Amino acid sequence: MATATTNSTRDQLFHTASQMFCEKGFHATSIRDIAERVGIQGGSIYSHFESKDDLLWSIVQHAADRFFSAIRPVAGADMGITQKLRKAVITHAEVITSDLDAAAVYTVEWRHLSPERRAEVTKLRDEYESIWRTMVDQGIREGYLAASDAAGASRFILSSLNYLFTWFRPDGPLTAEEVGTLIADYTFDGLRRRTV
Amino acid sequence: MATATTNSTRDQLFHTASQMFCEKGFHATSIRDIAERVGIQGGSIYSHFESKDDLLWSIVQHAADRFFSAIRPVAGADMGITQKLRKAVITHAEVITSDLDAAAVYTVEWRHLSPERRAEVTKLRDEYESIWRTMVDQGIREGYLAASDAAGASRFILSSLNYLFTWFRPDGPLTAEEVGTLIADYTFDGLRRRTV
DNA sequence: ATACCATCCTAACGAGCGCTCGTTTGGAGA
DNA sequence: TCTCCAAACGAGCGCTCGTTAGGATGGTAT
Repeated sequence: MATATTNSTRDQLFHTASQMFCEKGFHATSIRDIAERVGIQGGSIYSHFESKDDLLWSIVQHAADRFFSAIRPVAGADMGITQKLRKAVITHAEVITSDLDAAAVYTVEWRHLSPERRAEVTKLRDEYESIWRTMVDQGIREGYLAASDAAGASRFILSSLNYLFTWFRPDGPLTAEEVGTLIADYTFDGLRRRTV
Repeated sequence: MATATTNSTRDQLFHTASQMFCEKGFHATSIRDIAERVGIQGGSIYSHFESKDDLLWSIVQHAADRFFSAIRPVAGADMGITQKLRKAVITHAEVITSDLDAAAVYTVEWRHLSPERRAEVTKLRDEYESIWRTMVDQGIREGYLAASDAAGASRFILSSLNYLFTWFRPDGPLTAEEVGTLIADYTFDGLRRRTV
């Protein structure tokens, strides 16, 4: 109660749009589709969002926020780079798995935003990647990582993580932390058997 | 010359559509957009393709074909699993990098096909992944790979490969083979320094 | 009781969509 | 020269899109 109006129509619209943009894509989902699923008329959406672009934008912004506020404490933590990198991978996996729809929209549908906002997202992604580059750089300098190219290595780490939303299911056999740990193992130790 | 009618209008439409579907997405690209870029009227497209869905379908089919006919000889080759897996990674990377637009459409836009064709693509992807699973399985049985879950390991391999189209540029510093070799190194040896 | 405001409705707008159709065009074969 | 046909034109069909306008409704604060 009190100030927060959770499960308000706006929240329902936000959540439903996230779901449908993930499921069918932004342009294949109409304003009326979303409204119908929430139980109101198409035009009524405009009491809550200024435009369809605004609706997508608020979803993308919220998703970006979640990634940043999850990774920043890890990147800034006072811990060994070995554990920090593992922790970062698990954290990223947890953000994705805790809201697959949002992750999918953030990864795939963001490019249908208005040109200005698309540029803004590009900037955010660069910023996020540079946080990873800094960590990887430290790993290289301290001799923990063998890679020489921090940017390439960061991309490699993020690629398997960002693939997660295509196959991970919350009702599957793995928890978010298990899946994060598995990816961390694969990423840092490789698939090949160590002892030869 | 002779029989082949390359650079025919149909080929131009195919190529241009592939480009624009990659660039803006299927639903954000109109029939008239494509036609204009080729230099004909919107209606004229229907002299070459039955529908917009048909156009997308032919692009997706062609892309799938390229993956299959590239990987099958490798999977069936008489060579050690160590080299076979490396060769397979490089091959997949070459297919992607040799036509980034097609790879992007095949990876991202296929889901906007008609339901029947979407199901067909799902089947193809499963089939393709099972080729990889068979190779990975062999790698596990022969003790080359440490992983215990062939499906998960296959997904891990393909995830960094399928991320390629988002950042690889043919005019960049790396060739297709170099990038394939790099990904193979990362994937099988891991980012961590081996000797501790 | 009254005023207010957010929310939702119905109805409609203009634009653009995929696609069709009757027609024109221009080159190849007889 | 005449015939044929694929390819392209250009108008326009039916429809859906995102968005807007004006009015009803119902709860809250005065």
